Amino acid sequence: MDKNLKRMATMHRMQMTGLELFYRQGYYNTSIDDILKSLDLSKGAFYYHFQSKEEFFISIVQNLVFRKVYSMLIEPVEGKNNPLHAIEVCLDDALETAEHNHMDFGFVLANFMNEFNGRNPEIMKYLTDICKVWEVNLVTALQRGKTDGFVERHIDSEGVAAYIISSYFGIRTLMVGGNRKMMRYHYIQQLRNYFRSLSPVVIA
Amino acid sequence: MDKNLKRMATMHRMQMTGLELFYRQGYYNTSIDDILKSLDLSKGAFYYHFQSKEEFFISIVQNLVFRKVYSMLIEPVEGKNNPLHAIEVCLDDALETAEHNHMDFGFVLANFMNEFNGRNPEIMKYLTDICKVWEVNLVTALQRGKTDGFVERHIDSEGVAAYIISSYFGIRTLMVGGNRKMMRYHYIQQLRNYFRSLSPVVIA
DNA sequence: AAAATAACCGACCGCCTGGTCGGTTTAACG
DNA sequence: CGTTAAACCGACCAGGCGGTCGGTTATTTT
Repeated sequence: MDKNLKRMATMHRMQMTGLELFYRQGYYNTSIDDILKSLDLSKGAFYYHFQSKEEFFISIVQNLVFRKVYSMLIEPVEGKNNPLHAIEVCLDDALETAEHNHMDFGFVLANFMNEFNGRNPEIMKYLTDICKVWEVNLVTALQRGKTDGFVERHIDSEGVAAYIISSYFGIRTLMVGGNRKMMRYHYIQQLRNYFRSLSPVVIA
Repeated sequence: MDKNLKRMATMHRMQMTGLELFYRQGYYNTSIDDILKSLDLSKGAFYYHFQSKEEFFISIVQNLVFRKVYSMLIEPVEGKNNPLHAIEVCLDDALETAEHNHMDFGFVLANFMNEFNGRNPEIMKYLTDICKVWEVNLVTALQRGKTDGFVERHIDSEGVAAYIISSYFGIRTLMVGGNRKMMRYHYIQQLRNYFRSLSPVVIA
């Protein structure tokens, strides 16, 4: 029983460090030895717990990336009244983590999608699936926003959701090579601009 | 004299094939032998013309990527009257190439920025520089649009430019794993939505 | 205490990588 | 022609890669 705990602990440690290095250096550019070195573990330990580098990565995507995307980008929007406002706050929070150069998991996702695109269809599927979950939840929130009077009725929710995700993925790519704080400010400002065009016109 | 021509031709051939493969498989995941194999050339030929893999890549960025970004994303906006409309048409054209799965160079740029971020500062600089040229030209176009009455005067041109580039980078990341044609349509539709919020209010 | 098994070690393998270098082919020129 | 240099060849190298495996240590179980 205690063994099972140790097993879980070690695997989790490996996955955390693995994600950190895969994120920073890329999957193909990070060797298993890199990960093991910063953990003071050996090849034997790795292949005792995981079948291959690929299976290891997939376990990271499902256990860490998916959960984090869900808790950071999906859940915070789910319950709220005004979806546009909730989305704005949520993305601003995510960009705050990004501003301090920590992993924000939306970017982790976008990064990996770029790396595996056309190179590993299986892994790609896991990533696009997460993306789709996010998209579907945005669409749901937007639709509910329509019935609640927070969102203009004739807008195309799928299009808006795709555009929101796009702009977020993109700003994260841009942020890496510039003034992060200013870019975050710019982004939220323009997102608000955009959202204004989706709000019902207030009849004075 | 003829020698010089041959030299240029071979180097260009290498650069074209190199870009194609780096784009499809990633820089770190593409070996020099990969490139040489599809060119029927040898290691000797490669290292006769280029000093290293890195220098080779930089020459590709400067000679091919930069020029193409300029001719496809910057020039088409430069001369036009209505900048918002010109940008829309330009990005739609770029997404058309993307829809048919060809290289659109905005995406090439975003892709490489993701791959080299935090891994190779020197290469990163070349890439962010291209990005900045694009951004500056967008800002210029937007400012001119203000004086010409096509763009609302109090908008933040820098913010808008960043947001446009962001959304474009992002949609290209999303396009790889979905219905390309529909995503292009969605994107342009929402871009137009966004641009409406930047246009001067028409007094009926 | 002994047996069993989970957890881990690290030398080793075959393969591929970026890069080198002595040699060969090709083509311009006197 | 012959000379000369540019263009190209391909065997080779050291190092790193993902992955294997026979062995050792730590922890339960009996």
